[in-house]
Amino acid sequence: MANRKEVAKLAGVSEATVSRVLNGIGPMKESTRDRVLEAAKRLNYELNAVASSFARGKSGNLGVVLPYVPKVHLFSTYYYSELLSGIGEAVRSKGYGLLLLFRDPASVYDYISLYRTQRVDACIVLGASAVPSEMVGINQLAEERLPFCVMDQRFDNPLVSIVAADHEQGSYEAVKHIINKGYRKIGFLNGSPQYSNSQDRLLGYRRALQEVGIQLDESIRYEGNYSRTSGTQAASTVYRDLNKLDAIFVGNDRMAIGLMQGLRGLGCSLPDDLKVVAYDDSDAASLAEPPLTTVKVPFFEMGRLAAEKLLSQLTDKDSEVSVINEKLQTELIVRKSSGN
Amino acid sequence: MANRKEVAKLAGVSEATVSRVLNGIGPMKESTRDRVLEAAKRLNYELNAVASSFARGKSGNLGVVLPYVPKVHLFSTYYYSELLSGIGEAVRSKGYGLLLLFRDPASVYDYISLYRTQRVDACIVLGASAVPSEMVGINQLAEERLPFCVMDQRFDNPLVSIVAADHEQGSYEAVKHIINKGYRKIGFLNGSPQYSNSQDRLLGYRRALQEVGIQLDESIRYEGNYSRTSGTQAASTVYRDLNKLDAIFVGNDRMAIGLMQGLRGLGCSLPDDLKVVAYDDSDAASLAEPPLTTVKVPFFEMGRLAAEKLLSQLTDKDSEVSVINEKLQTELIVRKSSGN
DNA sequence: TTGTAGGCGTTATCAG
DNA sequence: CTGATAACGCCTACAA
Repeated sequence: MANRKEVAKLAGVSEATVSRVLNGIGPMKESTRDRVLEAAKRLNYELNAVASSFARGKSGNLGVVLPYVPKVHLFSTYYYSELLSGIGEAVRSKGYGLLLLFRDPASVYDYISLYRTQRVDACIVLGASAVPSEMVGINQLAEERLPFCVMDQRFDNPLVSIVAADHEQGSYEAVKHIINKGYRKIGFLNGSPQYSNSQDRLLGYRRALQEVGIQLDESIRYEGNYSRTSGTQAASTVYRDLNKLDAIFVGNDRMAIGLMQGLRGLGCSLPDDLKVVAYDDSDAASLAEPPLTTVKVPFFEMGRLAAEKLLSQLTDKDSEVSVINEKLQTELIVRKSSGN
Repeated sequence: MANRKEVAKLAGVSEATVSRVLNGIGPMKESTRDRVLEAAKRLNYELNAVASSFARGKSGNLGVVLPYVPKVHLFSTYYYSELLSGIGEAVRSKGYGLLLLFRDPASVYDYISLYRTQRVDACIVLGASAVPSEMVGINQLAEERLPFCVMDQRFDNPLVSIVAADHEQGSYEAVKHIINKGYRKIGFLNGSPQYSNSQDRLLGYRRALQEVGIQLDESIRYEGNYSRTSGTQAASTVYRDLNKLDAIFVGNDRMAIGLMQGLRGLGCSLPDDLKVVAYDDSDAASLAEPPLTTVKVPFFEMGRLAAEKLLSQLTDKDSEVSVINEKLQTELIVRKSSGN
């Protein structure tokens, strides 16, 4: 592999000039630039990214940290897939690298080390939740004022940057939709409470009911963990409570699909016996039988926005490392599962 | 950020010793090692990955190159999700970094540049197909004898490393399954022909039919592009040919689902009017109505295997950069769509 | 078992 | 506009 010195010699300039040309820095005579570029092409020379990073003291990478659980193929979920695509879009357009990192959700992840070892210049944390081990890691990051952003998960710490969707409002609208169709007995199958968005969904659910004076009924609140299996497992309980239910709001599409499959297995006819409104508008939503009325979340946009904000902070000289706090809107997609 | 020099001073050793301790290289007195580790901890020191890479002349990254098409969120497909998860598993266990790279399928991607700029030490190419622009890129890579591997796509060039699944056999078994149920009029909705696995499916389809003496009928061969939409579009044609069909073999789950939705929209009752066997066993397969009989492909394993093989070549001193050529087996998963 | 010292390919600062 | 020349932090023979 040719290096800068050889190019300089061939072009008859100094090494510094070669660097200037290839980095497009400073004013330079057209003729010398052409000579350098030509020499570089002849020698098949390109800047060595590692050496550049080293000299600059920056890796040029945006880290994307995601929970890793053996046997659970997380990418397969719509949530991660879309977020990652959005981040990829931003990273690509800004000329950064996208480094994928896996963490064990059960232990404290040493985010700081990523920066100390200079593997990343900034990072985005996906799938974080409010369990103690994770909070420790995130808070450390915040205290150090390092450039990072958590996706769709609130933390008490005001120093924690976040890009999220407005799940309180999204849930409110979902439940309101059912109410507007004339149903009053509305259950709720929520996901794991350690996710702030689960809590937000509960708030939205409550607000919608209270607004029209429907008494909250704790006995028709169910809990799963956002997996399809957990939805299926909830089916028997929901089936038992069917006389108390006109409809049910479910925290995500996967659980809703599992629930519907379970109920159908128990002899239910959907949506006749129970109206269902889900959440995410993943690919599976329109595949489901009946197709799901669901809340569309702009995951792709969220990922892109987070990445763009972070990388801007890194690039712009003026912009300080300030806390990011964005909340995007959701949209209700009406299909058959909520009745016609 | 503390650096090696400070640690060396605090520990009262030379910088070289600090490196040795942190890299676990060579014999050393326990006491000096302890002293160094203690000093490192006190100063919050960790090896600078960029500097290490620079000194070693290697990035320590495995690149994963995938096609990038604006507005098409590729990760959302089961295929990419699983492969990436598998690769992640291997990379993680080998201590490498996983760099995600996006290429424009329409133009020649300069893989060589990835190595020249030292952004990656090896790479895995996902979603490649036999269109001229892509072949040029892949062949360049091969000529240079660079460590890389193409996923699930054959090229004529014997220097191209590949990890694939045996789609010829998978398809054979799928079609055989239908035949064994007593059906003879078996159509085939295949995906785009520029993928070698499409060709392989056709081979398997033919072999199964020929083996039992069923005449090949070109008029019941259909083509889509592996998208759900293309399956839906094929529905009208298939519907028209329904009298010529007992069953249909479909190149992937997404097309099969689109096809079934389209047929149902035209008034078909499935699987009564048409038996369907699909391919991939993606998440959607069991969600479909009726649930899909489909060929399970070990994408996760394929990704892991490719990454492990490549990284081993990089690590092991003895193993030369040799051509990888692996073919994993598929498995038929029987559900309702093929009848009972 | 440990220290010494050269080198890795840039960037960036300072002259000129 | 261009050339010299220190860093940058670590790895690795080679020497001791």
